[in-house]
Amino acid sequence: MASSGENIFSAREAVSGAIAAALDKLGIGADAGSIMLERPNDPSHGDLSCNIALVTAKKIGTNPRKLAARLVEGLELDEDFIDRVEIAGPGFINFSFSDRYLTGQIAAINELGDSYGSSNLGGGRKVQVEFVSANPTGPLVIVSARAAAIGAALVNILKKAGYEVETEYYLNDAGSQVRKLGASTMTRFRQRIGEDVPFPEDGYSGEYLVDLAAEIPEGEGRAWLEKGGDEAVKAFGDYTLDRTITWIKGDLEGFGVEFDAFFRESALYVEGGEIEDVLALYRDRGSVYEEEGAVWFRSTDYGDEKDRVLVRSDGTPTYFLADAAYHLNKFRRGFDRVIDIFGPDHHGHIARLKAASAVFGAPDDWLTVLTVQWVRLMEDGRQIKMSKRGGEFETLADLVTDVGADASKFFFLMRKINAHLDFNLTLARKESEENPVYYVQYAHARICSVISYARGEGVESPKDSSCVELLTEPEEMELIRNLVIFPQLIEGAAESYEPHRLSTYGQQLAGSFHRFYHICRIVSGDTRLSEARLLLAIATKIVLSETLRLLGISAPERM
RNA sequence: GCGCCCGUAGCUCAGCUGGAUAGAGCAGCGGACUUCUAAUCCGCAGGUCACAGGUUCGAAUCCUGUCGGGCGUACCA
Repeated sequence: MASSGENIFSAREAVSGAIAAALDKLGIGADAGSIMLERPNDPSHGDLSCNIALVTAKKIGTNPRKLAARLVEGLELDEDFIDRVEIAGPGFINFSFSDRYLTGQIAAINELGDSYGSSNLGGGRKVQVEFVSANPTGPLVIVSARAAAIGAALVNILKKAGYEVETEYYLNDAGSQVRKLGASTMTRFRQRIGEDVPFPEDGYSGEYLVDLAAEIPEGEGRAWLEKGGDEAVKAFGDYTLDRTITWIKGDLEGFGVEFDAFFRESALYVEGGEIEDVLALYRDRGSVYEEEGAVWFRSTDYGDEKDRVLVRSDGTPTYFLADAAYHLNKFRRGFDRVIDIFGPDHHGHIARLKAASAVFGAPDDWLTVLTVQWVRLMEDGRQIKMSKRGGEFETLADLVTDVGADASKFFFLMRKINAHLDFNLTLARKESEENPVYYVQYAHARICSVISYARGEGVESPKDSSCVELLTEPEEMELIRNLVIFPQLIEGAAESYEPHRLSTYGQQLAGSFHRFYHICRIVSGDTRLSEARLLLAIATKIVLSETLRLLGISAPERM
């Protein structure tokens, strides 16, 4: 019987193959891609639905139902897989999996274990996912938490789908924002030692800099001040960066999100670094020109709406130049594909970044930019303003303390990334027990509990899995159907970069398990039936814990 | 002004790349534990998919326009 990953798909492939053959018999040349098999919403419409008759009928001058009838007549299907074929509605051809096929998948899943759902869709291609990348000017805030949850889940999914993935955090440790940060800390330090100095108008006014300045050994701080001017600002800036980067790493660790690499913007500015290279390369390609003393990039040649400045008239490089250089660096590292996850305030960069990449020869689909939309934090019905400069914000660390990493991750991953999100803190705190994440985790804990109970009662997984034929209840079949769609779900989530599909699925799967558990007693006097249900529970545990793992959420054994 | 994203139940959101009668959770109402975890299950109620056209066998989904919200539109980062 089914024992490898391929066999999980074989029913589906068998059906599309049979349809293609039947079309061929009728002399209708249909390209393979036009045969679509969908999973109907309504279970009475079977497990797979084909609309090919609807699509092609007009082309060959007949009506869809007639064409469907002729197609079905010519279908040769393996009855081990499909036991019912029906023409329905305007001309859909609906296929139902046989119970034998479905129950057979339980053994296949148990044999594959954690690798169930893995595929070779990616073919080992190298993908880099860059995310969070918030400026190191303070603790991470909520929108970064959302990006972290999404990025980490996407990475897990891509790996599962056969991509080789590296994660990276881009640290903007150069440029004027860092100067401001240094100046802000310096001012806080001077205020601390009793100097009456005004705080810079565009400085970072958050309390955390006061605290940070308080921790600077006084002698050291005074020594930095004596350097004077830019040197002093730089000394305070370096100190502050060191601390904020440590915070950021700690926050991410507390959230359970790891990065393979932290790439420092300052590394681009070294002698022989990509800043120089990208300018030279663009000059070679004739993509730059000088105007009013500044160096411009002709990004309009590549579809951007206006040209962009690379080097200001005062000779300093722009943020965009650094970004272009950074992407040249990524390109040279040999990634087949690069995914940047941006915050909502950076979506204007997409066109110019694509332009920048095109010049150094990156294919159109090399760079994908995903935009994570804002999170509005609501508390007691009012929106909390979030601004590092304004100083009032909810940090990622606060969120972890308030509602926990698992719950907040699940919350973020329930939504499409490009939709705005209202995070109701009051509700999340007060009703964290109502959070859907517990529903999914509880199903897992329940399974663990019942498995150990079964063992205590002497029910073990049988060597021979033929007992699964005893599974016939609707709740059993519904649960198996949900297990069977898992591999396809992974591929869909990987192709569309939509990790939220897994959280929806997790709820659906947990729901079908809870219903099964409620209706079907697992450990009963009927040993063979108990064994069969135990096998089903184990298969569910595998898929559920894998789903949670991909989402970056723990799968507790007891709750 | 121009560009991108969004508008689905009272609230927060799904809707599998154009399919059949648009689904969950929360909130509301009513039921189910002397038996494997009640953080569970079952039922009821809740909708002009912002609005108007268009494309076609078929539209919440694609196109155009309007309205509403967010973001961007720097020789800031």
